[in-house]
Amino acid sequence: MPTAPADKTPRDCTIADALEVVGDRWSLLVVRELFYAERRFTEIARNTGAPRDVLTTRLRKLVDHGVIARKQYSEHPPRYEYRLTDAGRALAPVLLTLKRWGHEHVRNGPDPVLFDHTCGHEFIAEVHCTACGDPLDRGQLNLRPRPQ
Amino acid sequence: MPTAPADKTPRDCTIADALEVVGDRWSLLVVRELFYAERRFTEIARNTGAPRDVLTTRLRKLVDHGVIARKQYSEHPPRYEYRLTDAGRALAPVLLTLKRWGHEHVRNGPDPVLFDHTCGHEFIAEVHCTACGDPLDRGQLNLRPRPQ
DNA sequence: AGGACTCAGTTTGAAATCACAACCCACTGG
DNA sequence: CCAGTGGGTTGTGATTTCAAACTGAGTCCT
Repeated sequence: MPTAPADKTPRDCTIADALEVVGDRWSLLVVRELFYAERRFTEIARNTGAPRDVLTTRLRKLVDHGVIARKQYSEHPPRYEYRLTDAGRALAPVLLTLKRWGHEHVRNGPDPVLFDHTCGHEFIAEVHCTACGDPLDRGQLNLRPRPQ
Repeated sequence: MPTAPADKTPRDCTIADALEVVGDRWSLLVVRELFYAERRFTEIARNTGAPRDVLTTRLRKLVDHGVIARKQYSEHPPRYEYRLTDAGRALAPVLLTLKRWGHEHVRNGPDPVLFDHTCGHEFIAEVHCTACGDPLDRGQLNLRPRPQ
């Protein structure tokens, strides 16, 4: 247990920071759609299932946090599209690890959509240590709370 | 765009399946606490910031989905603790990739908690292709929708 | 024995969010 | 002219969330 704060404030945590941006019910599904190269409001609404008004506020929030960008692609009539920024594309590892976990621990039945890696095989995410390159195995991590 | 359903049903998707289990505001923070080896209701409530009644229903849901297990560890008085199951521990890659994304794209300032790998360095998650072992780079994935 | 305290919740009532449908405006196509 | 599309906005209830108070079994202090 790294830091058990004495008062009642929640733990200071980078994971919580990330979830404040993409931790609601729809945001990661929106990012997924943009990964799938959908760009238009109506398509995103249909494919995620998010209500249109909720989707409007989520898209604005994601724009504000720099995860996606909104661009006008037609002046008459005014039409807009949404695209991932670099920060948004950097969520790929999160989606890919979620996809693997969902496949192995939630879904029964085959994956409806697969990713193919340029190596020629289906891409299945595996997390490695950046420093030594080894894959993560159980019991290999130790917590180090930063002093103060 | 792999499958754009003609009707208004959302896309059939493993990521959505995963998010239905751990995609709400508190579940992944609960899992984080259990990774940090907290086990007791009150500690989880304090460290996540979740209201106690919401936490109660989230814990039940996670138990129902097999992510955590509830065990009585004292009979008099009755006391319970929560622990990760194997399925819950399998969420480590999700938390670690979220942590990295939060650090690089949300938080400004140093990480309050670090993970040390047994190799001796700080553990920073990097996603690799299980098949070929190469790290994921941009533009290396192609979508393959499963027919029907 | 009395009183304070802990843990794991449950209850309460207000506040915020959500879902759903309808509406709007600027076009386009027939 | 009329219907349809894209990208929303508005209005109305239903649902969920929240913070704080309360419970109840049991322990600790004195």
